[in-house]
Amino acid sequence: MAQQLTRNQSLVLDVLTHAEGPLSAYTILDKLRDHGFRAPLQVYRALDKLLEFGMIHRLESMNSFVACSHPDHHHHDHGVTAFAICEDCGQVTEMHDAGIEERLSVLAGREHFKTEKTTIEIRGHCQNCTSG
Amino acid sequence: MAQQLTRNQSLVLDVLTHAEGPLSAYTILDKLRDHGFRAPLQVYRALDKLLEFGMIHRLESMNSFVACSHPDHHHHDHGVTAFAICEDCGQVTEMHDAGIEERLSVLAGREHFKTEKTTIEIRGHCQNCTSG
DNA sequence: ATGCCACACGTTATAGCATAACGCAATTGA
DNA sequence: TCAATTGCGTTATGCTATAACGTGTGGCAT
Repeated sequence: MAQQLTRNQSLVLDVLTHAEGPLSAYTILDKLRDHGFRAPLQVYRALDKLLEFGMIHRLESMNSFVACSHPDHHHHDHGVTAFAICEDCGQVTEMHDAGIEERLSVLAGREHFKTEKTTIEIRGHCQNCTSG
Repeated sequence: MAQQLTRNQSLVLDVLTHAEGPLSAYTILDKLRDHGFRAPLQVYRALDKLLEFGMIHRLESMNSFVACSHPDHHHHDHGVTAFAICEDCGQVTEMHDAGIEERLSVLAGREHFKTEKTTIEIRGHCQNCTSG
């Protein structure tokens, strides 16, 4: 069941997995120069696949990427994800909630809108950075 | 109460108001060349102000901007907005729902996260483009 | 009036994000 | 074997956004 990754895909996933927070494609590129990466496309192609496999997420509001925090069950099997993004430390928390999905589904249905992909991103300050 | 706009701000808002769907900053720039616009910053500065005034919205998932569909009450007085974006025709529907706000508030609270700004964008297909 | 300040503006340059288009190599499967 | 698919590498290009500088104007306290 576990997706067999190519070398490039593994390298990119590895960088994201070990990162503190979200990374831009170009930051990933820089981190992989020693491994032979030379061009943005090498990163973007790997990112596209990893997104497709559900192993990483794209944060639209900051043009960057994070490893999925639920590495166990891939392949889209978790529904809508909401991200809490701390603007101070950059940390990202992944959240799931059936109530939200339900509510969004109702909203979309009311407009006869067929949902393909839902993005929920909350910018703000995490507990650590608030208390400090 | 109505915000007094500068010439540039008015021009940009006007373009967005009369547009079919969301526009990128550079598309706006092109549409305003005849009015003396020559550089991206002229557009971005106006956009920043209009966002601040709550007169337009930024769609993070497509790096573009739309006029707010509730021109009456500006100044942030409407809460979280969810956008339904049709990938076929580009049309954007603005939706508000107290239930969603409530649910997101609970989620954030659970993580002791202080929310500053919330982005909800649903990509998919609108009624027209689905039926056809 | 003078001087100061805040703000919008215009311009040039640059930084950051993403994809088009080409060709090559390896794999798969009819 | 041959064609189709997929990943890869490279070059070039396009799109999105901001930095940094200077100008002009209007308000306003002195």
